[in-house]
Amino acid sequence: MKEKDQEKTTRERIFEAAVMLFAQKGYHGTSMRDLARAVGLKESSLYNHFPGKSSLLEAVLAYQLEGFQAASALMEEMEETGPVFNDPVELWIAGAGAFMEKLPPLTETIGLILHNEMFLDDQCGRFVLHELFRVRKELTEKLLRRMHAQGLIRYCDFTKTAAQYVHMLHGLEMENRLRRLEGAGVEELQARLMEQIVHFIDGLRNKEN
Amino acid sequence: MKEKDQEKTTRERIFEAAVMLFAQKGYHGTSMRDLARAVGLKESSLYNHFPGKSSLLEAVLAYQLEGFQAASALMEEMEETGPVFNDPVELWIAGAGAFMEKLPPLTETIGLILHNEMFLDDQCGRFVLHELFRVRKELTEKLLRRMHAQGLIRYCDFTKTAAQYVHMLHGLEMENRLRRLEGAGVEELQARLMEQIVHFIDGLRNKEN
DNA sequence: GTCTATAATCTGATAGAC
DNA sequence: GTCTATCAGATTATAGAC
Repeated sequence: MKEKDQEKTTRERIFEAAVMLFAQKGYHGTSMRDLARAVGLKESSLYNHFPGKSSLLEAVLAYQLEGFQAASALMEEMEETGPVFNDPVELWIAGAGAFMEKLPPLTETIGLILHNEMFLDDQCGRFVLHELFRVRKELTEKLLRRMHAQGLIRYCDFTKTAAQYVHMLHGLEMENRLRRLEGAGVEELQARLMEQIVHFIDGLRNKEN
Repeated sequence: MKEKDQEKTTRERIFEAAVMLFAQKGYHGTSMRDLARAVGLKESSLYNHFPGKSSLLEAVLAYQLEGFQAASALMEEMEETGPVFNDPVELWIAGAGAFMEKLPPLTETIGLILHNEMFLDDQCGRFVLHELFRVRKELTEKLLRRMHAQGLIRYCDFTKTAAQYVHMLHGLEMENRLRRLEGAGVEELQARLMEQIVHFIDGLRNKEN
């Protein structure tokens, strides 16, 4: 159903332009006039596709939620059929990479919008707290427990260690986004991300191996 | 010079109200009208104390910068005269607590403003990147090295471990701020913060002790 | 320093022709 | 669905009386 539909609908073009503008100038800093100019339409035409400005933000949130849930579902599916690792770092890197590849294209940009809006918009705040903290910590803890059961990592407080990992990832993501705005290269930032993840998992390695 | 000056100046009242409003509704979401109403003045009177809205944000940044630098200076001073610890966790908790106590009263609220604005305002972005990431990582790394030299913690990659700690702290702070907006108690969040810090430092402990 | 009055612009949103 | 025209209200900021 995506083969013959090469061109984007007007609604999609408006949505994508809104995502870019919200990420760049903030939700409050973006006017319907800005958006109309970016899409190449008149302001009034936007209202044929979205009932108002706030509905655009809701659509952005819905997109992100769907993306995360679809990626998570694919991960669970793959978990049973995927390869078996006997090294914790290799396992982790492969899993994290697979998950990120499954996320929709606008996910990273919308992540920036959520960061900007999480303390100003209730819905954004709840989304970040639930999807980006609670759910991720639970998944991480489950994975750590399984790795320990397989003898890949040593024993530790898995709940606190999972929290530590998720918090570190958020802090690192924050710094990398700031560095990107200051002109840092994407591959350099990706390398830093990997380095820190490896350092974390490596610290949990079972020394008896 | 602070004894006889009990009452706040109008400029200070405007500044503090701006801090509260910027943190609550965002910089773009706060109008000079909102601010005037909060202070109990007419809009035009605000311009007798600040030349414009943007200068208020600049004043907020200056306040935060001065607060951090003053607290850092006091810490360095205390470092030589302070008590000696033979437990890494005790040392760390005492140091972190002492630093936080030295920060000015509005620091935490301004931290929220910076979080909201760091990707929208260049100056805010540079402030966070430098003061809250680079400087903190350097200080943390220095402290880790000293603790290792004293035999309190085991050897590790101090640069990466310092980065891991600072990133974790930022992620945890983010989650705690969200939880506070959702109604969580301050003492509960403070306990969670301490728990995670202790878990981190405890993991670095020298096992031979 | 504070006020009233006002300027000039921008805001999200609607009505109605085509 | 897109356009022109328009609205009512909000926005930052200034001028000038007191």
